[in-house]
Amino acid sequence: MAGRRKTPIESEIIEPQSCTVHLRLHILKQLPFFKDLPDEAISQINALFRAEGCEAGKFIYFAGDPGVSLYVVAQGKIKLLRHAVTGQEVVLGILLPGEFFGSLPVLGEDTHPDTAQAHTTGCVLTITGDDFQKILQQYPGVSLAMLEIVSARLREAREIIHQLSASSVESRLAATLLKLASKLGKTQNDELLIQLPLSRQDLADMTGATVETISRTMSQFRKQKLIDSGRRWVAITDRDGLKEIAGL
Amino acid sequence: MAGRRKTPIESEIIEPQSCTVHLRLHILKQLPFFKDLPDEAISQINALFRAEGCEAGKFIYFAGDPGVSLYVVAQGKIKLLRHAVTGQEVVLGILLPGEFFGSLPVLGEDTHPDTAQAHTTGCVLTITGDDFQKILQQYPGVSLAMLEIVSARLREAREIIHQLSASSVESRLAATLLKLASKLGKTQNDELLIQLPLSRQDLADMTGATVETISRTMSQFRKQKLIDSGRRWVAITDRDGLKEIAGL
DNA sequence: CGCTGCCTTGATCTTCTTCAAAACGTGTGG
DNA sequence: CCACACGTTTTGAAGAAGATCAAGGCAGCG
Repeated sequence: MAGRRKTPIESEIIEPQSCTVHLRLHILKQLPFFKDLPDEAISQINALFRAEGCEAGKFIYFAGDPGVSLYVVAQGKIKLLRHAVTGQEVVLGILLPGEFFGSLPVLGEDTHPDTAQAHTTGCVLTITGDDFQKILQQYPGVSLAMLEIVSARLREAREIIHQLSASSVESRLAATLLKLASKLGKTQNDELLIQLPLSRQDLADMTGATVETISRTMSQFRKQKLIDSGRRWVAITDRDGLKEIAGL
Repeated sequence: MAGRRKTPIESEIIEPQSCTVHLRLHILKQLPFFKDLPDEAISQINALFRAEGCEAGKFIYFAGDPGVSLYVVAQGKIKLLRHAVTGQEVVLGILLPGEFFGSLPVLGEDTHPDTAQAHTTGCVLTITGDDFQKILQQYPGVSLAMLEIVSARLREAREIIHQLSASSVESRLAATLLKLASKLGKTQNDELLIQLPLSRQDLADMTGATVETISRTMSQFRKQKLIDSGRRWVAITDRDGLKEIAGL
């Protein structure tokens, strides 16, 4: 039977500084924008990156900070967000190992447009704007790969704009859960568990609603047997049902 | 005194097919991603583009259409939008001459994620995905320039997400008007006129509100002497006042 | 004129927020 | 192992913002 249980999320045990050289190479090699480069290029590029451990909750940078670095997630999950004047937070995305964030003078940015926070304990790799510029000049394919990724993110952002403009909290929450599940869901006895500690507050910040409204909607979803959830975790039990509510 | 007057917008008189070779070269040359290329490269690239005239209201493509072309606005204004299941529309942006839109297999897209419509009569230039791919390979600087532009659009989109999640219709409308004014505003006896026929419906679609709410808010702004407006036009009279409402 | 499409305004209803309080889970220290 | 404390979640009731429904007004155009 379904129903609230203890948290089923397997927490990654990580010592903040555990970014071994081996892991770094592995991460860099499989980055979408480096994956076509030969091994020796990767090692050369690796030397330009600096590792930085970060505990859950740590802010990596704040919106408005002068931004001259690019970051790559090596371990853990990073949350991109913006603060509103009201103190409210808006979550713009959650990044997994292998994804990049930050900003670059190359991209016409001189300060970070949003805040980055470690959502779970992990480790990020940093490169300076100047060094990255060198890579771009040396390997033209890299900028094309980045273009692809940024385009995908733009499409994603527009999808969210569409939802925020035209859908109810109910649909938005359903869509958000489905998106999270497809990104970091793990099948676990008939359910699709979202492998990420996720509070109601987080979901509220992702959907542009309040904690209370999210809690109510989640309770309703639970009654409808669409999801299963507890303290800081969610699992999807009826994917099609949620899709229906999300508006396909 | 201020107050409603006849439409002060100067309509561009354009014969749909008036895209002369001279104009095409001029447009292409000043495109942000071609501007560093030598003249002979531009003429060579020009040969790959096809011109297409479009009357106001004409749909250039619909969301979901298989997308294998990139477009560049030569004359007029193009509106990017999405339809909601409810029939509601969401405007994602308005593009001026020199801006590009559409999608490309290169960018990981195989169907258009949104609809493009001529907002005023104008002319667009088209290039096939394959041909554009050739340009990218031949001139690596182009993909870097495109990366810059797409990054800027992503930032813009995230800004809108932030607003939709955390601000009232009042702030959103103020911010939208300011953005439009900075993009296509013209100073005209003490006012900043937005050079674009703009209905209440358009503004509603841009801010995620209804026509009625926009109309009410505009009336309020007019009473507060922040703007001046009439049938399908708007001018800003108190920029700082609007900025205040937009939340700086 | 009188039509057609855009804009405005009012009244009512729905959705979501806000405020408030209670219940539950988890980790901690006895 | 238990009990307590804290942060998270839940639920209720009241209120506000905006949507919806419904009329009427005004500009531009044949």
